[in-house]
This record gives sequence, C-alpha cells and structure tokens, in this order.
Amino acid sequence: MNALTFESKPAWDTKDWQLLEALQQDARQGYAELGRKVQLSAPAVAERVKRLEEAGVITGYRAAINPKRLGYDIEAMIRLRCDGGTCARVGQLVVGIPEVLDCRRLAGEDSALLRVVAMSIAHLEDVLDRILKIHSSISTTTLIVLQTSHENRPLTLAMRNAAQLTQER
Amino acid sequence: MNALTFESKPAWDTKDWQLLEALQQDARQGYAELGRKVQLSAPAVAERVKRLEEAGVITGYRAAINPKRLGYDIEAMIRLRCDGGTCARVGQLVVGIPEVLDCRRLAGEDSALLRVVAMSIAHLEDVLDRILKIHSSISTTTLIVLQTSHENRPLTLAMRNAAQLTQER
DNA sequence: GCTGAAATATCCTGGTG
DNA sequence: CACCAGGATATTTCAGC
Repeated sequence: MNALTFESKPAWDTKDWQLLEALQQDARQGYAELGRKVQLSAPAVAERVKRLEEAGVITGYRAAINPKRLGYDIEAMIRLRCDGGTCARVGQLVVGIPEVLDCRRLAGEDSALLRVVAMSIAHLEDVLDRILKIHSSISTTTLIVLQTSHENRPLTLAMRNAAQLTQER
Repeated sequence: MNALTFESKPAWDTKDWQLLEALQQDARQGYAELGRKVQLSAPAVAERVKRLEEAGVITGYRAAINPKRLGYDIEAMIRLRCDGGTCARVGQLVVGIPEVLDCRRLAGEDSALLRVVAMSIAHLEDVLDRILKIHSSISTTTLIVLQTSHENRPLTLAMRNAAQLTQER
C-alpha cells in the first residue's frame, strides 16, 4: 500500500479540466466541437462529461441572464446580522422573496449576505422591508453594486496548478 | 402619439419569460423540448431565443461547477476598503488572482466585495496576501461562507409581476 | 409562426489497443 | 479500461407558405 493507493482515483486530468473550462465558457457547444478543442473523439468527450456530471463536479447548465436588460436596474448586497436561531434558517426565511438571488450564511462579522435585484429604489425599499419583516432580530446594511467587474469567473487548470504549489511549499 | 407609442417594443411576453425560466434551469435542452414546454414550434423557439441573445438578455450559457468537488473546500467573501483611485480599478487589479471568482465595486460602507475560493486555510491566507499586496491602502474583512442556501436564483415572470405591483401602488 | 426537408449532432453498439 | 468507428435516431436549420 503506497502513496498511489490513495491516488487510485486519478482525480481529473488535463483533458477533464479543459472540458470544464470550455463548458464554463459555453455550455451549449456540442461534443464534436469540444472534442476538437481537447483533441478527443465525440464519444470520449461524452463519457468524460457524464463522469463529471455524476461526480457532482458539473451541477447543471444555466443560461446567464443580464437583469438590467429585463428592467432590474439595481443590484445590491445586503449584509445581515441576526440571532443564532434566525441565522440558521436564513435560507428558508428568504426563499419567499424572489428578488433575493443569492443567500449565504457566514462566519464572521456578518451573519449572512444576500444579493438582491430591484427595478427601482422604491422596489429595493420594498424588498428590504420584506427582509426586515422576517424577524425583529434582523438588522441590515445595504450596499449598492456600482459595477460587477467579474462574475462567476471559471475555475481553471492554471488556478489548480498554482494552488498545488501553495500546498507544497 | 399615445402611451402605447412608448410601449411599441412590447418588451417580452409570457412565452419569452417561460423560455428564460426554462433556460435558466437547464441550458442544454433542445428547441424541440423547449417548444413543448411553451407550446411553440422549434423554429419559433429558436427565433425567440436568438432575439433574447441579441438583445443582451441572455449573455451566455455556462456549466455550473461545484468547487468543493474539485478540492476547493473553502469559500469566502472578502470586504475591501481602499482609497478612491484603487477602488475604481479593483476589477483590473484582481484579474490576476484567479481564486477571485466575483468582484463588485460597491457604494456604501465597503468599497468592494470579492468572492474567493481556496483549497485550504493556508491557501486562503495566500490569496489574502496577494490581495493585500495590490496596494497599501487596501484593508480587508474576510468572512467564511458556512452555507450557500441560494445561488443565482432564476429571474421569473412571477417576480416581474410582483415588481409591477410595487411600482404601481 | 407553422410545416417539411436537408444538414448536423447525438447516442448506442461493437471493436481495438 | 479507455478510446475510436459506424449506423440509427433525434435535433437544428432553412425553405416556402
């Protein structure tokens, strides 16, 4: 039983990572085109992608929407502070507020962080009121997003390699 | 010249929204299947989707990845405070740090907010150091993500209708 | 926006190193 | 065990209406 025993699952090789990168950039390209990019046949690509899906690495394929073009001109991050019991259930508590696009529970100064969209300042106020109405222990800090310079940047092989170096030094 | 003049672009109708919802849930389904869901023929679906793409409503199709399954066990939000000139260029300044997945410039208590991933606490420390090295005026608050209860929740027609009510009351 | 045909892509089976 | 090759099936795309 040597070190390789623990590495019996060779994790993901370079081609898997290339497929991940390509699919993060454009999820609708066909297996044939992906195969051209990673130098593999279409069925081989299909098999690898299926493995990545089954392993839970790829969790789905989603269309990216620009909320501004649908009239949601305002995006804001809302920092939440609340008591323990309320925090623990933040997810359930905001599920009824569709303007809340992201919801994360945090360890640190803030209990949770929400990302919300709104069509106007009046609408944002309305959303904030609905959040505050959840529980009296909640207090919020609202920060308007001026610009989103990066969003959902793809995980890349280059990044993984750099991380390896950090681990090893 | 009546009110309808300004509404000459009928914005997006119910079927467009249904297509958007379907594509946010699964970007890989074919036009035929989409057509079945919204009660339209495949070519009609293709044309609407193309219009949504050209209007910038749909900005792309991306595979959703679970960073944990690739060894990135840690996710953190980093609040940034820095001087005006530095803030204005946050996007460019962090572009060289691939662990920074999201970067938003904010109006309010914090100047910017980053979402980062890391493989370990040591790796997170390394990322933080690289961020601090950008400029001496930067100070940070790091918040570890305990749980992501919602991420990129889809924009829905129901939501749009509710917002309309807010505007009108 | 619908129908029908041509081109293309996907999926499945089998075969090879 | 992973990859490639081929044919059956389904999908996209472009005509014409």
